Amino acid sequence: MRLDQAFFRRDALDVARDVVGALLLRGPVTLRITEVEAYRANGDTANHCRFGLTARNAAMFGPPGHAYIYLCYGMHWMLNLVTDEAGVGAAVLVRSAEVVEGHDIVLARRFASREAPTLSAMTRRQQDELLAGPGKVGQALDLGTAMNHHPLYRRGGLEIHASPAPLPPLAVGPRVGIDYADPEHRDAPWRVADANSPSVSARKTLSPPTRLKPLARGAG
DNA sequence: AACACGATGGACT
DNA sequence: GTCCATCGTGTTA
Repeated sequence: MRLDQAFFRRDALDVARDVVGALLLRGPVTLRITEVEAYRANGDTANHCRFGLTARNAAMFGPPGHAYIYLCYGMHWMLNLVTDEAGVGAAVLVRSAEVVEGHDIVLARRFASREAPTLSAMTRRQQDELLAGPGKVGQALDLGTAMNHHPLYRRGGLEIHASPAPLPPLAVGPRVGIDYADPEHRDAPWRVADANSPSVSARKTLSPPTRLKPLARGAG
């Protein structure tokens, strides 16, 4: 079942907590999201929108439920899920995932221009780390500028579907690679991961499974 | 027109 | 742990 636009028309942190376990689909590839980060409105000094609207971050100021995709370090394409109302610059960065469908294509993309192993030839650790990191997720989904602004809640192209399983226990921690932010935002636990997934980046700075905060999820 | 800098990942000591 | 590839973007001139 596709997530609808209303799902994304909320604070980025709430969306982040609810989107772990959701599925990303593009063609033959299906991924399960295992780790995300919230880049929030109201003065988050790590947010790409902290200096206002620019050509790069325009998608973040657009309608919720669309993709914001940008190039990082000149070579890695990052997928974000736009949140909040249009006009508010906020989004959730997809940092890690597990392959559900399309292992062979994902392996070919991940090992393009390198020696491509088969899944069974990889160690457990290599399998766990296959899509542990935002650049790896972008590679697996063959992201580029073509998918920037793409609506994820409609059929076609890149889609996002609700988790088919009960939502997992979560671990939280500070966001990665934002040392430039003010300490208040640099240290905020706005990174959220499936506490039971082996496919998570920078595990050392994640908490144990947390029961804090009754999250916005039914009668949980 | 020139420049500094990444919401990273892979190779290597 | 260290090093660095690589390029669009935002800033400055």
